[in-house]
Amino acid sequence: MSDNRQNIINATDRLLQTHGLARLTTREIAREAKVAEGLIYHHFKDKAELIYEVVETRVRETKNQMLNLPLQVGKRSLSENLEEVLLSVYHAHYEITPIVNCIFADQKLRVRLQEIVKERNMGPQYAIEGLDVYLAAEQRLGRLSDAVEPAVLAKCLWMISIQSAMLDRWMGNESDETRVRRGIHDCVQTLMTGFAPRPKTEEKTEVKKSK
Amino acid sequence: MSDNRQNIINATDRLLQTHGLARLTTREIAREAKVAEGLIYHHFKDKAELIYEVVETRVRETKNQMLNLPLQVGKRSLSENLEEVLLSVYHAHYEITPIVNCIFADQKLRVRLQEIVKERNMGPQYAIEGLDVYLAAEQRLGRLSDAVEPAVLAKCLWMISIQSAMLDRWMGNESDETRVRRGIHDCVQTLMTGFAPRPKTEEKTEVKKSK
Amino acid sequence: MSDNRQNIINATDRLLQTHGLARLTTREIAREAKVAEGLIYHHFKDKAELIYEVVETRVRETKNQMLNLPLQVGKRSLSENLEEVLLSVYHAHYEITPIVNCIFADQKLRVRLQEIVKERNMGPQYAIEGLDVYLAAEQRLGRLSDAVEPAVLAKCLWMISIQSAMLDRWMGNESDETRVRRGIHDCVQTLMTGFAPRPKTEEKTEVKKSK
Amino acid sequence: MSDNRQNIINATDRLLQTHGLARLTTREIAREAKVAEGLIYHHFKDKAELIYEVVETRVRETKNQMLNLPLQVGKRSLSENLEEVLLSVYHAHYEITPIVNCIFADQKLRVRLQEIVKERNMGPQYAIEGLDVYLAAEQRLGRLSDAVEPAVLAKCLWMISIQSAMLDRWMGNESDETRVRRGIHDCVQTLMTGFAPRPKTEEKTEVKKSK
DNA sequence: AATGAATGAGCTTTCATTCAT
DNA sequence: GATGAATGAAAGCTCATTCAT
Repeated sequence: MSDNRQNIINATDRLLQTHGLARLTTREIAREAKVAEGLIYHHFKDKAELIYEVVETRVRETKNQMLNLPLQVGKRSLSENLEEVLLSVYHAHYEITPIVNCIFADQKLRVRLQEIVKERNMGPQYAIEGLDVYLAAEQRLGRLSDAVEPAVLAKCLWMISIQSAMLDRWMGNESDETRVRRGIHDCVQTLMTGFAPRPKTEEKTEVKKSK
Repeated sequence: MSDNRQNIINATDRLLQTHGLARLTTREIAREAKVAEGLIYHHFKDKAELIYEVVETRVRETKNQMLNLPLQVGKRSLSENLEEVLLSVYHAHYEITPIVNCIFADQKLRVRLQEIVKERNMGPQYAIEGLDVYLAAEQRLGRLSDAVEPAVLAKCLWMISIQSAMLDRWMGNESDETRVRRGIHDCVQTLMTGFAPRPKTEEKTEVKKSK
Repeated sequence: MSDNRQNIINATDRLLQTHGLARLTTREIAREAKVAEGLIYHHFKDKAELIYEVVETRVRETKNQMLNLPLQVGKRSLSENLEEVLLSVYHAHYEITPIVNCIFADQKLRVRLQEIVKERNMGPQYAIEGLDVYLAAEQRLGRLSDAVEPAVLAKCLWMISIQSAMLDRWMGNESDETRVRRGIHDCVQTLMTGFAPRPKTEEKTEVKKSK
Repeated sequence: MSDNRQNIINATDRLLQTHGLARLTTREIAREAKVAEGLIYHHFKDKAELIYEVVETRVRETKNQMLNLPLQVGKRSLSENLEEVLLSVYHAHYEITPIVNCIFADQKLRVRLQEIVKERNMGPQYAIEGLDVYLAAEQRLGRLSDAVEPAVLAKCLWMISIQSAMLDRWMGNESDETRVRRGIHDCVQTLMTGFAPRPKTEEKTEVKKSK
């Protein structure tokens, strides 16, 4: 009666989070899911397909989160929105990071999954695009400086969020809500103002836009 | 003659870069180093120790690279210096990324290396610190806005660089010099100016500094 | 409706012909027969029993074919008749050869089937006997040399036919009608005359009959 | 010190003879050879390569036997020589038959081995050719009827020998020396004389040579 | 009668590690 | 120091068989 297919996916996800790919054996998965080892191969062609399914599930959730970003346009302040959005990105990647790292460590698995990702058109761009669209909208509303390229800014912010998540994972830091929120807040505030030297006098700061 | 030890370390490094941890077998290492499989166990207690040695070597090199960053203070323009520094960070981590990913994929290996990294104070902070010191110096010279916290800015820039490197690795992009340089240039220019809405009139933009 | 039993037997036969015993899984059989895997175990005690059923069916058919061989006695020339008969033997065994090989590959299966074959008197003798009876009849009609032992000749001819079939299977040759027919024709003609040195003079060739 | 490579080959040969391919597991091979299972993969790339080696060894022996056939030309009587030769063929194939059958039962293994056999040019023709050459030589000496085609006769005799061996294997008959020798003797004597009807009177037997 | 999810033993293969030389 | 044959534990995967529905 219990949906063992989902059961196995969840068990695999849990094990990837806690023990990494190196210790992810079919035997362990079966034990964690409380099913027979052979059942895995009833539901999935091989271990790689199972792992893909886990990633796909995770990514789908994250993707949906990202696609909802533009809905917030114009509400609240720009930095409030941004911080919320980046926090979302952070959390999504805090979850997904161990799996991504694991896949990257196995050349063979990586190549195979890259193919699947390519054919299903599911790269990491989705997140950046979501941000990009949101920022462009805010720019049209005059809530974002006309001087910035939304695409470049989106990429910077996204990278900071995802790297924060990876760093916390790497350092073994718990994903403490207030600490993370403050970190993101600091980044946003700092970048918002820019770091070009503030003129002591009236003269305007001169910045050439890159081609 | 007996630089077979270094021989093995180099071979392992090469294999980690190209094939990842998953296919890193002692047999493969021995073949790559052109020595007998058993010799590995004369020079290293076990495979983990060998891998640690490889990582340690790499990280030490990268660390030294990072510590020399502040030497450029005051010369040329701020953004020229920053772009050069960030390019260094990018390249260093482009090299080290596959190894870092591999370590992260194996919980057991990761825990062991984390301890070593912690006790020898070899975390990623060193790089940020290098940047931090450099930025603070520039700030004292008045070439960097007083409004920013050097530490926060350093972290942001570092994260962007390292994440770019990882992304290129993940996407299978070659580390093309001009493309990378342009990417970093765009980021620096964008962040330098900030993205707070530009006042159409004279009034100053008001930004509260985070506590 | 419920000729699913025969359905499964036929599917198994087809798979044995094309893929051999090694890849003959119950899952494959079920797919080929378009029934559920479990249904096999409603109709047969186990896989061995199913295989036995397939072999039994095949062998019975072949046996019946062979028993009708002597019907041709006296009509047409001896060699014409023989060639026709041997062609029949060839075709029958071309079909049955893969299955026979498969059985022979599994000692356990072989022993079990040997017993059944023995008790039902279904060995390969029947075919030889059919030939034997036919040859004896021809001998009585004076169309076959008195010097030969029909049983020995029957065995020789039968062996040549069956071995030709096995060889064609082994070599991956299609059972091309004209090629096969010519091969058998050549054999018959050659053996018919014998290979004892032809006396240049009148004296008779002296051949001692074996005890 | 003991040559474990040959050890494993011999063990595999023994198991193929007694239990067939179906029960030929690496575990069993290791136990029979009294070595660890992993050692098999130190000496052979996979199980198929091991099996090929077994066959190759067997075939090499048989091949050498066959190539020595023509040395007997002219010595003793034709039928004595032939019987000896065919006995040799019989014994060689009595040994090799179980393995050949086993290979034939596994489509995948068969295809792979056929490729190897083809590229090394080691088909079963060698045996027929050996016989063919021998018979042609005897024909030139006038010890074999001019009326026969050596190639056809060679094939017939070879097929009878090999099929006798397979039949004895199939029937579970021990390879009893005197019984086998008598069987071959009977065949040779029978075929030597031919089975064309013997003329009661003086008239010559008329046999058309096949085109 | 019919299904197909579920089982678990056992298969081939990999690989870190040991050890006699 | 150096070799590579040998080990054995465990990996991914297959498959005949069972069983609730």
